Amino acid sequence: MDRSTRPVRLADVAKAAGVSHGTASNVFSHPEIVREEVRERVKATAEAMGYAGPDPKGRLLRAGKVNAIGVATNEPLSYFFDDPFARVMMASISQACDATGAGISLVSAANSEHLAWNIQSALVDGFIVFCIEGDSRLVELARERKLPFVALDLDSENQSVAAIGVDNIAGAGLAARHLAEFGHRRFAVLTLPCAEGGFGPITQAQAETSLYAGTRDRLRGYFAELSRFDIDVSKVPIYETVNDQESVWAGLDHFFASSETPTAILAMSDKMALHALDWMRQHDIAVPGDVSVVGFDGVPEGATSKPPLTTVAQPIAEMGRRAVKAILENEGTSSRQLMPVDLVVRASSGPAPTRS
Amino acid sequence: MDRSTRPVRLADVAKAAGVSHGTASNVFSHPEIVREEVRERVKATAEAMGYAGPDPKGRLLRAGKVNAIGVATNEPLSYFFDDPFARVMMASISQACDATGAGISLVSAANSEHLAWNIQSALVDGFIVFCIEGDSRLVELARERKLPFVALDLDSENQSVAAIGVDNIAGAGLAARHLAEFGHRRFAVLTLPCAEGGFGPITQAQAETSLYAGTRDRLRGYFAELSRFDIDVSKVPIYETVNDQESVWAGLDHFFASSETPTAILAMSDKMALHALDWMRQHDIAVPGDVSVVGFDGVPEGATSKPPLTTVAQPIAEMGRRAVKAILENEGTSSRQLMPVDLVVRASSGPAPTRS
DNA sequence: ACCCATCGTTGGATCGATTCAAGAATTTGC
DNA sequence: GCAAATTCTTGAATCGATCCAACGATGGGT
Repeated sequence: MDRSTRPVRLADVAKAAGVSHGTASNVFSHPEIVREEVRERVKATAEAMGYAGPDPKGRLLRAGKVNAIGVATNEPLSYFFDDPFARVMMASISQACDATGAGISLVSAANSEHLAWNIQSALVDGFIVFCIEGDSRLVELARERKLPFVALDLDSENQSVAAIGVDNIAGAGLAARHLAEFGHRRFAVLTLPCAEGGFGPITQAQAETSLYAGTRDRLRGYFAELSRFDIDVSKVPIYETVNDQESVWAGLDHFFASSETPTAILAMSDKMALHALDWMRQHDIAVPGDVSVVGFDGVPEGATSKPPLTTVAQPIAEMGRRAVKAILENEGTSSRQLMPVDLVVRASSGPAPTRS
Repeated sequence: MDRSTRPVRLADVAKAAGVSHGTASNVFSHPEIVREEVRERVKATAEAMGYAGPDPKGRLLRAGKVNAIGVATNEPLSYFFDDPFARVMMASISQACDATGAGISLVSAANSEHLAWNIQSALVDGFIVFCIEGDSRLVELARERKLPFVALDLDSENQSVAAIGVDNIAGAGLAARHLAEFGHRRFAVLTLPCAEGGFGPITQAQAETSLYAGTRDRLRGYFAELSRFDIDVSKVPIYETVNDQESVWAGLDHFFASSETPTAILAMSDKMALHALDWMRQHDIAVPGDVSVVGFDGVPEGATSKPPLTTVAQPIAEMGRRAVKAILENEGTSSRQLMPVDLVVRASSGPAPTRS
């Protein structure tokens, strides 16, 4: 109907109803202090004029609090709904938000120029930053907003930013020890990204220079433990993936093309491990009969996969809860929290096959 | 460091740098029109004072556009990350948002009082409303904001609101016909919620008075088609669920406790159908040998379940894309769009067993 | 009849930025 | 050397609400 005409403002309603804007405001925000007769008149006028209620844009400026927390990532937005780890984390974050009535704003952008703008103009009270691929630019941007923020899974060396992470070295150690104790001696490692972009086989030295400390620490954890079992880690093949099916399968093609095929696969995420299980099934390799696979994260899909996945479980729910708490309560925790991890033994790992 | 002191404002920076706030504003928003020398001085001052950049709260009021679309639901926020249908829909919505650089705000609340407030104060340019449980109060609230909005899957009778939905009657008909043509004659129906709260066996008459037209239409679609095969639909047991495992399993317990056990299950969502498959496996009932199951939605999990699920697929990705487009482009589409559905035949349906 | 509470209402100040017409400073043209 | 063109800068107005100190009515008590 009344298109092209700009929306009705509270002041318009006030004028039409013959009261001051102060009183009109009270009708909506503190109805109990306005005399009933006036209240009804103003409400009726508002209704008649098609007033949409106090505009949050205006309210916001005065109130100062948005009542929403931002969750930011470098990945496309759909990462939050596609990636198993992100999904579980988001579910726990959203439960915590529900409990306090806070909303969630998803912030991201395909290209990094958009990213900057999106972070700078996000209407939120604080940020939870997903640093799965550890780009420090994202952290930098979020920090410049000078709002409370927490990084999840951040490079463990940047001690100055608030972060909630897990003990990657210890966790990786648990996985490696578990397999070594089963008698495995021929290992192969599927890593998370080390550098921008590509994937392919890399050397230990290359992995050590990884941009992402999470990747680096997990590798160190694996190798430290394997060394303890007198395994020559310099011979363990490492394949860098981008945490998707294509690169994982390429990695396995690579491992199993060599003459000394591995009997144990260490995967740095459950997502990779689950893709690996698919690959094994397609290639008629028995798990854990021929090859054992251990993941990392502890996503629920691992419990129902074929076979169920042995993995290093992060306390994802607890991490999400703490992140939200940190944003909502604090005004700038700068501490780092390292959460413990748990080895969850299921059916994807077993004794090493007797050498044939 | 400088805690307890309120944040630096643009005006503070301007004063400190000895320029007007107008110029200071230009330094950040239109750097190219400010002389370089001045620009650098202001930037340096801002940096030194710990200015966090123009506060979006202020900018917003003037600009008018938030650049984010709100997605609202009655369910808890974690619904977006837990429910398979919602996940796929959100993934496609987020892709569309990514493409235009818009953000996503998730709006919800446990109790309905919070819901009202959250909708009223959400900082968004428009709403996409998930009406899975078709509560019209949610639609009402969203509409009162007088922002562009689109309902997904809304009751098909409320012609006045913009909505994107599927042809539930035709879709349900496809599922029913598929099973009837396989020779099935003993059917049972698992419905989505019909009323607030509970679950349990209901009559056709009760289902007809369902609060939710989606539920009603699917049932009508089933029954219309079954009648065409001379099946006495008044004898077909109907069990109302709340779309979770517990209620689905209770429904199956109920169906299979009777003397005339069904050979074909019509489930109004894939989620229910997948829970049904689990139940069958646990009770050693062969699918599709003893019982056939057909779902509704077409979520990806159906393709990899055991056995893969025959279902009525909605064009979820396309629906998400259109919803976003409607919000971002239009200033109030009030048309309804009915999308076509597709029967996807997989291995959970087969010929009716010969009567034993 | 007067004073004091109480209750409602008013209008101005404020939140933090952007925008724009007008003016000042500088450069260019003739 | 003066007018015109150009480039920056300024300060006021605006966006849409909330908050608060002050003020004007009422009603009750003595």
